[in-house]
Amino acid sequence: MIETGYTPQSVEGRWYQAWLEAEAFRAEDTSSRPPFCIVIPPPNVTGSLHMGHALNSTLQDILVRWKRMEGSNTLWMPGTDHAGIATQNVVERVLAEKGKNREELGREKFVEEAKEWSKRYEKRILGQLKKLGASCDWDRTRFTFDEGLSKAVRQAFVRLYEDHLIYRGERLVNWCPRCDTALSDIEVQHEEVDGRLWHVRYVFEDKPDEALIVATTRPETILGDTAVAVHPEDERYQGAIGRKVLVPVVNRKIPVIADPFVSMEFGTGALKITPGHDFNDHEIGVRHELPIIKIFTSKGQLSPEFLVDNEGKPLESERAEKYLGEDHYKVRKLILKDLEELRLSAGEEPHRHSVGHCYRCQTAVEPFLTPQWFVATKQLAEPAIRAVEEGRTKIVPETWTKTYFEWMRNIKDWCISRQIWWGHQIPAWYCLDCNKGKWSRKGKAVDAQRKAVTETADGQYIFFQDAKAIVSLEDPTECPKCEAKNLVRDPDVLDTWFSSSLWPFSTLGWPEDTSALKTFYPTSVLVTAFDILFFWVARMMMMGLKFMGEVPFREVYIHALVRDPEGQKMSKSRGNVIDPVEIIDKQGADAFRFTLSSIAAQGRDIRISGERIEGYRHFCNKIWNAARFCLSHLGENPPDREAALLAVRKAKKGDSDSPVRPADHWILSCLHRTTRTVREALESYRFNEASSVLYQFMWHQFCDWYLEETKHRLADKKEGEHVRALLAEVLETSLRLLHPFMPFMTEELWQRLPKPPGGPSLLALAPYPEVDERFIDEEAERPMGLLIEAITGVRNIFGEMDIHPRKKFRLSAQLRGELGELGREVLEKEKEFFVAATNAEAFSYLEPGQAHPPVSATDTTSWGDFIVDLKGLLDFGAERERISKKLAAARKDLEAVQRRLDSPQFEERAPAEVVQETRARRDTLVELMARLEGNLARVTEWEKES
RNA sequence: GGGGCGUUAGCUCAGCGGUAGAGCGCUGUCCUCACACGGCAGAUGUCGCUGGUUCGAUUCCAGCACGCCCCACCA
Repeated sequence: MIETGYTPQSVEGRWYQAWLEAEAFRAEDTSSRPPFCIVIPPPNVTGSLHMGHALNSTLQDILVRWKRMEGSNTLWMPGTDHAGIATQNVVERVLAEKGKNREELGREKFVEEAKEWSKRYEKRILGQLKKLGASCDWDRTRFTFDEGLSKAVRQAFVRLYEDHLIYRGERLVNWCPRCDTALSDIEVQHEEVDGRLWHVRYVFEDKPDEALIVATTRPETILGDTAVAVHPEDERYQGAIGRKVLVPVVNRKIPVIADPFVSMEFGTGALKITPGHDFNDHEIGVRHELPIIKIFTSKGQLSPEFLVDNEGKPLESERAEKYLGEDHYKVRKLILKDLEELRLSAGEEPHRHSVGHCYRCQTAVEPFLTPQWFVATKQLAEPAIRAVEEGRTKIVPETWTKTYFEWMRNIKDWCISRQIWWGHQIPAWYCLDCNKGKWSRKGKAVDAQRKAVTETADGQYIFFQDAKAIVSLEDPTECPKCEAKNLVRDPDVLDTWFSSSLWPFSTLGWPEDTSALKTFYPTSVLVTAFDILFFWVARMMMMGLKFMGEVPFREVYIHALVRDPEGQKMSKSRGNVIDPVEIIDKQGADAFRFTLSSIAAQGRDIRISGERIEGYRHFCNKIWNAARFCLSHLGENPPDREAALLAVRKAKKGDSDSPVRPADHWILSCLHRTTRTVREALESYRFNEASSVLYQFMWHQFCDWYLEETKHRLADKKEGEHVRALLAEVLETSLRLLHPFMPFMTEELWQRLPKPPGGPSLLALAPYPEVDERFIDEEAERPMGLLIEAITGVRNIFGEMDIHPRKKFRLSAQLRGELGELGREVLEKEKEFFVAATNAEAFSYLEPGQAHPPVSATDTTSWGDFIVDLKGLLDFGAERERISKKLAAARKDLEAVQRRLDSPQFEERAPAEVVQETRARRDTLVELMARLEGNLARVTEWEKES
């Protein structure tokens, strides 16, 4: 026997295994069925399933399960991302716990260690997706760092290089001193912080008692200044331009230059120029051919190289020497103190400004001058822009297209090299022989002495931008130019997002020309949150078009970010993390999925609360119990649903022999209307609407009314079979409708239904319900509507007057008009239900004009009066209040309607239909009010008489 | 500086030119044989403000206020 309450724990485990065994999620590489394909946004291997994954995966799974039931050759391609910096950080932390670090482990061993980790954690995150019900084709699972995908990366890199779309150059890039690597521009998160603006005196070389006052937020960079700039039209500084000032502490002689970039309004109007450590300064430096002095090491410590003058000759400064090797925050402190002592500080003020932080470790990033690899994006972006303009890829909701265009049209070259170990090592080699005598860079002074390939103290090589790289598909064994075997591979690895950008085709077998590619590329839709629109979506567009000549996906559905109930980002430090795995264990995957679907429509972020999930757990229980009710009546043999449906369609008015009742027409109309809405909603990614109509239908139409209506019919010999068939029809169809949203419970219940032989063995493989328009019929729904109106009205009398619902009473109906005639038919056909639902002891009709039984309560509906005779036990005051309330509501409505009708141009300009409706409504309200007033008067009269 | 989003019932949010909706919460009542994870009934909104378009605006347009986000990054 089926349990009285739904316990997800005892159901969910079973079915996932059954689906796997039946290979229900398998997609065919070649098939005559229409393809449908989604590639999963690969979660980071090190990650644990969080709310974002849960939402993202649920939405994908709903689409995929729906399409699979529709009969498409459906592929949901799973996999994980090796997540370069993030994983390296985690693995390093683990090593640190064991008292080790990556340097002592060495590159090869470290990478092996990280691979181990990835393997272990991949299982965890994929296992969690399975718990959620994700119906991926697991046999195809890929990893951005697996052999095949590494091949794709290599191919892509080489081809882009050969097409001059990848180049190497020494640029000022964003650098994370903690991760010790370059970052791309979008990996830097800018945040406003409260800082200070220090004013510092730069004395003139020729007149030490005069000084330029410069404002800076980063006094430590003073050590790298190679000029001071003022605006060319700034009257205050006309005499200064061309003269020299001394950099405080180190006394480097630097020129005062004029550049229009400088704002005369900000600070003192004099800007110190540190071309080695600031993006704007760097540009000015290039414009004026200033020397570039790097004062920090890659780890943010003061480097010994900074003690040079503008000609590159060594400088001496005792004060500055003591900063050597110090972290730049420490240097700031020290230099501020020294400025004070040297009487070179000229005040400070609070200053709010934005500072870039590493998106992986939140450390403040530094602009850092290093040789790096870049993708030239302008050319790649162009077709990606066009594809969206032309609608070859559609972004939903559309508002994001603007953001996409905005970014794509202003795209900057993409720094793809990272100075870490975990990732695809760049396939570039340098011939030590060829590059031996070569000098690097045109640069001035400081840099002029540098070799193109420089060996560092610890035996590593630095390859500057003039070093000639050998880039090839196969690892070269000798230099193609000089045939020397003295080759060294570039130590850098590629940005993780480089491999992710190939995901939609690399996972399908590219660069091989596979049948999977032919079948599934372009994929159908990409489902993702907006936070990786630039990181991932935009880049997949560029790479897909470049290598496949076609967009990677026809549609992009962008959903919101998940927040906690207070709208805060969920984070461990805030302690507000709702763990999806915990929810699944406690509330069940189905309730959780339904919750996510129901809130999916919200704008930029969605909040999730425990109460909401609990509400949908109750919904699961409701369905469970409705099914329990049906099952208890259904027995072993499948009823003849086709016959019952035919009977409903063929039912004729006045055929008293027919088992068909108004409720049957009504529920089938509702069912098919719901089906239609769900399908339309899914087509346009309106998940919340689909959930909402399913909820309304199951609970408030099927359970509240139809199940109740069938109760008295099931025992009937003549009707029982018909009703059972319809219950089976509606329940089974509902389960299929609901399956993509709550796969586990629906499968469990579906399996328990008596099934005709020869059908699918799993609900997951059953067809999705079709809309049969013949059943959607407002006319056929109306009779049940009248009945519901009457029942609710009568119940209202009891509810409002605080009469115990078990109180015996006689009920009579006084019908009127055309609707009354229709209503009378319904009442006749649904008499037992009407009586049971209102709890009346006896029911009879009053002829028109016949007096109401004295001292009774009346509910006036659109089609007649329903009179509750409590044999005089009426609370006059309560009844008057009840009627007055309705009267007031009707009056308010009437006023609004009348106002509209009174406005002079309404009849002239409004559509005839609207005018007619409005008039009809006025008439109805007028009549209703008259009757209510009549009821009121009657009560008053009775009160007087009593 | 540029761009975007939001402002609707106590809370969280749907709706978006023609009678204001849901869930949760709340009030009353009922352990009626599927479900108390339930039934029944009920209360609650100048749909942020000001103008405009329209016969009609919560819905479209403009401005304003408040809140939020993204991008650019004047030291």
